[in-house]
Amino acid sequence: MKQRRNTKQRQLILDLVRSSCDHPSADQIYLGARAIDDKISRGTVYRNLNLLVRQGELLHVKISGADRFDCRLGFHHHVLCTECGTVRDAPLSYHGELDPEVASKTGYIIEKHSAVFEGICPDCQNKSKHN
Amino acid sequence: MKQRRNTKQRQLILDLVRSSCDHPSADQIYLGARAIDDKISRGTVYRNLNLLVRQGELLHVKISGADRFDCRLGFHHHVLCTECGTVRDAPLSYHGELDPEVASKTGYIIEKHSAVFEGICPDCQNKSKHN
DNA sequence: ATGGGTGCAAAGTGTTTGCAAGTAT
DNA sequence: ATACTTGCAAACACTTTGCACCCAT
Repeated sequence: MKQRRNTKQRQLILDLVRSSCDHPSADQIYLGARAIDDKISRGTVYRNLNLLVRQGELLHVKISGADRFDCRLGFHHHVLCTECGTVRDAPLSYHGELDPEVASKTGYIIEKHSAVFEGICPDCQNKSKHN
Repeated sequence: MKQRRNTKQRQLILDLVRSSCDHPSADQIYLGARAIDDKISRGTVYRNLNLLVRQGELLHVKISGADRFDCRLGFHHHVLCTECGTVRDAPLSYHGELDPEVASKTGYIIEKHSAVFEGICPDCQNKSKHN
């Protein structure tokens, strides 16, 4: 069983994800961390993000290209703005009954599902009006 | 307005995706194409897949890492086996009423949503029994 | 002191692109 | 003949990894 240490880098990364509500990509977290600790390396950021996900302290969200990270645990869905690429949580409850439904129809053991809504956020709607 | 030509490469790629039911990744399509035309290049495969998606002849499915392509048009959901990575269509209807619901709650203009169910397929369940 | 963690840079994936030559129209 | 397409290789974007040094325990 591996020990886990508290390094300031790891704490910094966790704090950054927890304080951002926009599901940052690994690179955005790296840049944010870099602004505070100008020695921290990309390798450390990626390693720690993966570690924190494995330990259940963060959620890994795969949406449109780069991996993103989410401090909100538990099942929930996301809304992606196809214009600016930002991601926010969807104000919907989790329809857990769909999991056994799909399981019985397919023979799979279903663990969970996740939905991504795609559209244009209010900001981008305003921007395109002014063009 | 760009013309579109019928090249044998493009036709081959389209045929391959249409004849595969497992949502192949670009690289799987490349390998399949390569087995038939041993001169075709990765660049051509990627270019044509993107073109065919832009023209609405294929669907782009972003699941777990690599981009995948789907010849089934129209909104539908997917089931991913987290063990072997295969993807199949989910036997569920599209709940279109969720789109305006999310739209009114968030102010986004929602175009669509897509759900991915994660679990273990029957094949992989059997394999793990025998270990 | 010990072994997990870090910074760095190199190596891996998966995808896109510039260019000269090829080909469908 | 024209200009869209191809094959090739180099370039990209994102992520992982090997290694020597460092530091939390």
